[in-house]
Amino acid sequence: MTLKIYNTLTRQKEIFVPIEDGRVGIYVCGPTVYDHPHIGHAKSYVSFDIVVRYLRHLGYKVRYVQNITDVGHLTDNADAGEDKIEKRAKLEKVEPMELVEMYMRSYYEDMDALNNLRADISPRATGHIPEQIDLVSALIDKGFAYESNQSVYFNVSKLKDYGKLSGRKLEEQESGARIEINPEKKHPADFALWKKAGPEHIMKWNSPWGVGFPGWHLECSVMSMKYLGETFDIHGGGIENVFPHHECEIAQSETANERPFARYWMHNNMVTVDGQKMGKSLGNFVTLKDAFKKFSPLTIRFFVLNTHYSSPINYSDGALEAADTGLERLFNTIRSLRERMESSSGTEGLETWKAKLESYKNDFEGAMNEDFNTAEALAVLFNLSKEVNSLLNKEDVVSKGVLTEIDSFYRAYGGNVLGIITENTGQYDPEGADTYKIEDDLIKALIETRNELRASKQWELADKVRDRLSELGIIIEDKKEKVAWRKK
RNA sequence: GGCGGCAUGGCCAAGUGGACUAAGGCAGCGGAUUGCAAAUCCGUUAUCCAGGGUUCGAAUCCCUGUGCCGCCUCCA
Repeated sequence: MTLKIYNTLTRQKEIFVPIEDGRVGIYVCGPTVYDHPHIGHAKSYVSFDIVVRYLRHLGYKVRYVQNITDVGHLTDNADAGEDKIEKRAKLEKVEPMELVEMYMRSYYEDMDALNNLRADISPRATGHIPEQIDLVSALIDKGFAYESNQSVYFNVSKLKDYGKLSGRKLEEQESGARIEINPEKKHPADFALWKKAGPEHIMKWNSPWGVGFPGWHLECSVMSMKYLGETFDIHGGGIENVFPHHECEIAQSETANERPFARYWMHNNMVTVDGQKMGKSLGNFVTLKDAFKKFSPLTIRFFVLNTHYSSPINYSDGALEAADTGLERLFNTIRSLRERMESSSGTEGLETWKAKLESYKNDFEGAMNEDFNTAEALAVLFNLSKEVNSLLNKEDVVSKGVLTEIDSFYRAYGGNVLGIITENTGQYDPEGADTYKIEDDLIKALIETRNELRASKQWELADKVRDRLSELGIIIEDKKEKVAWRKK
């Protein structure tokens, strides 16, 4: 079985072959940290987290680079807007770097909650100004960039294959261009490499062309090449960045190096909210911090994984509630499994189950190998759970060996690869069991009382205890061997 | 105007030429289990937007139509 990846560059699914055997370099466009992350970030970064996790599962040594954009990303228009960071910093009356620090922390907080692994390198644009200046100089030297009024632009007319990623042709762009013609440019599609900074600018640096700041596209070229090499394996990002951002990255990098840039381009699709596109300018974006108030981060992760990364998803309370119930079902199995493990022993039936799990593994990996089909991979987990639940329902003794083997499977595939099952899955309070010690004892006391009522067939009173606990979010389950309880 | 994508059961969503007599989840219905529940299990609910074509064979390829959506301005 081999991994296949849909490559935007070639518009087809290709067998993945890394440049260096056993190693993978991947660069994913990170956030511009001028606001709290929203559910669009969740889809994007969960998707690429899965890519990294699965590549590691396959045994690759992965170097995952995801940048933090902290300068150069303009509002409105790639050449004429305000710097997003500066604009927001002025609004909040803080230093730009203070703002960056604040939202960067917010970003990591939410990504950690979603159980996304941290990137191996998280380079910041402001930390790579000299490298960016060098790249601009190199492009000027090669005759593909020109200085104009202390700004520098890339001359797209000189590049014959400009547009190869997005499938656009320069001639077609001219008629429909909505950008106002910038008189500094030779061609309307030329993009800024370096921008002259006026006196009002806070973030600015000296350069051979005067005081200025880097163009947005520049940082990704520079930082990916610095940490992954001039040609590297995978470049990922949101589909809305195919043009112009990624197209420009390719133009800059390949012109400077005279060799291919990223080999596989992966693009995740967008999130809509109640059927409408979610955009910062539309003001309908849902921050993760708000979403987390209603739904657990793992529910959101599960919701994202239920659809292929290249398909759009629609965020709505109803959809998230459905996802929540579905995930709970999976968790119920893990809970039952782990409870049963505590009281079991022996290794009877282990060989049979090893064979079964081998088959599930093949199904799971088969799904993931087809361009990271997480929806199908999840279906495999649900199928397994059905079989496990049946096993646990039978009165027969199930050996510890079998239960442990199944648990290992969930840890490996539901845990390490998909990141939805954790060490604590199935526990009544994953956050901190000891802080609920008294509550725990009180519940146990109530359950004991209720058991006595049941023994004397006082059903009404027994049910009342159960109903009251249910109202408080404690679910009682009368099982054959014992009475179990959990937090809803 | 240019480029690209999507249309699968009540909802969400895999599948993109032959083991599809179409995964999986949510919701519903019937049953098992239970003192009643909960949890779980079993059964049940589709011929794949419409029309035409290619093929021995199509949800899957081609054409036409309809309807959505994205990009071409910042956005993950």
